[in-house]
Amino acid sequence: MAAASPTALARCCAPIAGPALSDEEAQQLERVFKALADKHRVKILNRLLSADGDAVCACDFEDLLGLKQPTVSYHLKQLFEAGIVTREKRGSYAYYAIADDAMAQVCGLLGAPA
Amino acid sequence: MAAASPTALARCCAPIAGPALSDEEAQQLERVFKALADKHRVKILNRLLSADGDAVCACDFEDLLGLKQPTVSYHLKQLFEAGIVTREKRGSYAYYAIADDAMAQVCGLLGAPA
DNA sequence: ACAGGATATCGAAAGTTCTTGATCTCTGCC
DNA sequence: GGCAGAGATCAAGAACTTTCGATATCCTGT
Repeated sequence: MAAASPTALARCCAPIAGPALSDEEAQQLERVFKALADKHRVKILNRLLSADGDAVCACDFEDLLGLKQPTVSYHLKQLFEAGIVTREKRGSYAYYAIADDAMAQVCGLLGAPA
Repeated sequence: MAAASPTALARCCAPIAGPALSDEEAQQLERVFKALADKHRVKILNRLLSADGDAVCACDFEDLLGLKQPTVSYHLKQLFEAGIVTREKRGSYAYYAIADDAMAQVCGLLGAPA
């Protein structure tokens, strides 16, 4: 399993509007969009974006999504591994936040001004 | 199966960075990102974006992707139904092009300036 | 050291998406 | 009309994703 650094997205791949993509570049873009392609993960991001940079406790998402704890943990992992969110452990709680400029960086991949 | 008009994306849904999303809004965003979340479809878009607005014949993608004709047709349909590409039939050939501002509109959904 | 709570990971079942051969439809040409 | 070529659709199998109960790990308070 690939660990993601806060800048993972920034360095991750060539933009879709640009020179012809290799198989690996196309696959890397697929990974980023796949991470966004789920209604529960969209809701998680929506919540983190309205927290305006503040971290949100993993436990808060259980109620927001109406899913069990292992499922919430699974979705948070997908976002973390795509480099879209960061994780910070405080005591036994895990806090998640939007990675720096993640949304602008995804825009960059789409080739529009970020 | 939902038919997509050229403006389908524009009207499709609330941005991810904004007020709390309903289930339907989250699901609509999921549909858009799912359409982008495949390496073959990423390559199709890459090709259409470098054609700079010009339409590309469906048959050209068979070689580009190394997939059989029904599979290419399936991926083009996913993009068409998400409102990301347009289709025009000329004689017995089908030509596909990027929908107007599709990439900028997806950026709009991400909440970054389009 | 132990108990209790929070989160992560595993493994199996259910659901979804992708791929392709076969087939159908439509267009253009003789 | 009848044929050939392009593309769409169908149907079935393979591959992948999502969900959740059970279980493991890690932290805190006593």
